[in-house]
Amino acid sequence: MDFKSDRPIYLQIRDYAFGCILGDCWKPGEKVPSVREMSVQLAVNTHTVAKAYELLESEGVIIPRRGMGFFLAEDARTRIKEEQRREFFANTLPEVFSTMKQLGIDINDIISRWNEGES
Amino acid sequence: MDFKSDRPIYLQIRDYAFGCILGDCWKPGEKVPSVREMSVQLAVNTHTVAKAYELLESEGVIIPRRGMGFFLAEDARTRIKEEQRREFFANTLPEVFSTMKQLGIDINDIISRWNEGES
Amino acid sequence: MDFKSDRPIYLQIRDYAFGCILGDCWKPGEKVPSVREMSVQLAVNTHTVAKAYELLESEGVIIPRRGMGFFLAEDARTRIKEEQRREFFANTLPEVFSTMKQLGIDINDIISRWNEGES
Amino acid sequence: MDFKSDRPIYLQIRDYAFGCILGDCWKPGEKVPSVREMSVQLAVNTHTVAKAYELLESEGVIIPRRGMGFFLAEDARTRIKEEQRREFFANTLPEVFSTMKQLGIDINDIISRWNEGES
DNA sequence: GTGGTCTAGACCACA
DNA sequence: GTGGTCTAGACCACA
Repeated sequence: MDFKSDRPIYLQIRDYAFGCILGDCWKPGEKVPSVREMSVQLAVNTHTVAKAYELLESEGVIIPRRGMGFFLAEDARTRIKEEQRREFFANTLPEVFSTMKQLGIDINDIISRWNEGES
Repeated sequence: MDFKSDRPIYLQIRDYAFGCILGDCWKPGEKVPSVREMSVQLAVNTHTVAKAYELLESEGVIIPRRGMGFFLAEDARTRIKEEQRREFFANTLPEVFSTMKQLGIDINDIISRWNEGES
Repeated sequence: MDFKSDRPIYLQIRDYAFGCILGDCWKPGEKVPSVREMSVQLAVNTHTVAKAYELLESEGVIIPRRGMGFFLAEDARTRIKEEQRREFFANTLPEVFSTMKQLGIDINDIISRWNEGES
Repeated sequence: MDFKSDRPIYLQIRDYAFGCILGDCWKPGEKVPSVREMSVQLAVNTHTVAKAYELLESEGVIIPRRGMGFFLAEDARTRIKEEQRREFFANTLPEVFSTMKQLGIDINDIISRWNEGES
């Protein structure tokens, strides 16, 4: 966790969870670390972890079972990728386009830079 | 101004100012609209405009003259453009490309979205 | 047992027991399944079953005999039915009707939903 | 607020807001009481109000404007009614049906009681 | 003033 | 042990 970052800690925890899921440390259908375990491990308050978990739950990535903790959804990996695509097209890209227009950067500049990276 | 956007209003005002400068509505060395004029024109609170102007002043883009208001710096256009282009190509774009690769987003998706925004 | 439901597992177990009693699978005066048998059968933790049985005991529905397990009370069926019907018609139904009127929900919506559940 | 109730306070606050909206105390498009105002008025912690407001925001009933507070959505009344219908058919009704089946209550009993209430 | 985030500490129902 | 709720108190960016 980067406490100096502008990015709220609860979103950093979500990012961390995404890494665990895509990196296959958290397996579909299995239990994920409890709120308390995570709060100790990451040295943050339980509320902050709880807030991240709430968000992940609302995204359908983890599923709560009363008194038993949270379990990773079977389709968690798919959901994450979809969620990240949504974020990219809804937030990141419009900002980039806005900057490009402001600076008069042509889409062809972008395309050629992309192709450089590909080769 | 987009009150629903995540982008703070004072930064949207700065964006707007950048547009005025790059679009040559605000001429180097000439007076720019007063804080009050802007607040009326954009329908925002005066001290939100004041905050944007403070930032622009600290960036050397506009210069205050006692009792006369703010004037556009002679080198405002160049300064803005150079700095922003540098940042865009050094930081923003690589991050965007990285995300695109991670999510398997094709450059053609980007191009078609750009063209939509143009039409 | 529905682990996704808002209804606590131990109350779902009680519901299940009520079904067994009203459905005549559990006979008055006879032994009911042990906590362990139930926990295996329903795939839940033994102390979750124990909690449900405690509640049933406090309601006078089942009776513990040292070293022998729990036995169904002679008047279990009557007691359950009377109490629950009374509560349903006195409290639950009026609340439901009140909500329906407030939201303009027609009785026919309810009937068709009921028939769906039947088929 | 009923601190003894099983219903969480933040949901009671949401109920209260629903009353204000349906009762036309809160007008569409206008500012609603700030989190702090509500917390004083209802004698609860700001967090608890904030949690209720978060929920209302996620339901599209109120809209946040940075630094200015929350404003009532134009279509708030419609949204609330829809939300309450959803809750009724998703939660309340299934529970009622479950009870009815358990107790062997016929749908015709319900219909006749409804008609009594109507006449 | 306004909401957003975070901490520390507590109590609760549930499993 | 596990999450859910609530309090008290703090600091922050934003308007």
